[in-house]
Amino acid sequence: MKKENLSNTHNDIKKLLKKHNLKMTPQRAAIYNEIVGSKEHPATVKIFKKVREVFPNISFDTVNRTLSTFVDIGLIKSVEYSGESRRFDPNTKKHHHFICVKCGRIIDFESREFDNLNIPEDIKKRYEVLEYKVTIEGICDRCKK
Amino acid sequence: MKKENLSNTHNDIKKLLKKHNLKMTPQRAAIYNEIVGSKEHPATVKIFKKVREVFPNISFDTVNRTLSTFVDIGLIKSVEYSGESRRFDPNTKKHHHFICVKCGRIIDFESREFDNLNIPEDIKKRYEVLEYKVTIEGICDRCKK
DNA sequence: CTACAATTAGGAATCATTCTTATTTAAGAT
DNA sequence: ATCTTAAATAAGAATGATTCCTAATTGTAG
Ligand SMILES: [Mn+2]
Ligand SMILES: [Mn+2]
Ligand SMILES: [Zn+2]
Ligand SMILES: [Zn+2]
Repeated sequence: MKKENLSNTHNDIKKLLKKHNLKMTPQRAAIYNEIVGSKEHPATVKIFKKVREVFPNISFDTVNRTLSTFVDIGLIKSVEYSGESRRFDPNTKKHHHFICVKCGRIIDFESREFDNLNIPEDIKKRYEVLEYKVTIEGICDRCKK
Repeated sequence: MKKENLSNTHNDIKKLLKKHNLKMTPQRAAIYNEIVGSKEHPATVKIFKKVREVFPNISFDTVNRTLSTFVDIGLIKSVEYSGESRRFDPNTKKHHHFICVKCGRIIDFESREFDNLNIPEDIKKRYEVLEYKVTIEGICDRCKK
């Protein structure tokens, strides 16, 4: 196994940070490592607890602020769902969400159709469209019992 | 002008409350009157301030709890957008939202196409779908300067 | 009118997020 | 390797939204 394989993600994030005049720090690396593989769209507190296992002194603020920074530079995304804490998504490719109204689980799904909707003309004319997504609400398999 | 016209909304909400074994109260009527015509998807605090002009002693808790009750019985809807306070929508007909990422304005729009999307088969198979909507993010006319 | 259960006001508590400040650190320059 | 300096961090306070608690009030059935 080559050395590069072990430091790939580290170099990737470092490059992106540099592009935005931000420094690479061990805290940022640890936070990135924690979220990059996750599929559950974790909230800050969840990431905080995990990172604490490696960095016993890291503060909640640092984790939360770092996640906001990552969103700002496009490394991750923030998932919209009101009434709860912010949740984060390492998957920045276009995709859509099924949200369980019982347990709050957020599940990714893909759809060619949904990826290519025709934004209404009057919306495109009046506003600047950045992105769009389809959100399905319902009850997940686990909660259906 | 007939008497029924003046008490129509009052009777409507009373009927719906009764169906859910809830009592009609002056506070609930005032809160309903405040949100029913609004197009701005107001947050609790906005509704609270308005209702206070009529009911100087009403508590924030009552307004907030009542709005939750209204959502529960389907009188209004809660609008999803994380990182901010809950916002409410008196429009329960199927429609979609444009959200301005700069000022947080939430704007309704209609689309026959968006109202009739084909939910992916594997989603329908695995989960119980209750509803779905398209959310467009972008920059509104005001914020474009 | 009376009794009972639901609803409310007010304040405390909780939870997420942001701010403040002193200290530490990353990274470019020597 | 050391110095320099702006950026980043830890810790705790502050803020904001929401929920909880409890005693008092109110709506409605009988
Ligand atoms: Mn996702
Ligand atoms: Mn709406
Ligand atoms: Zn579920
Ligand atoms: Zn705007």
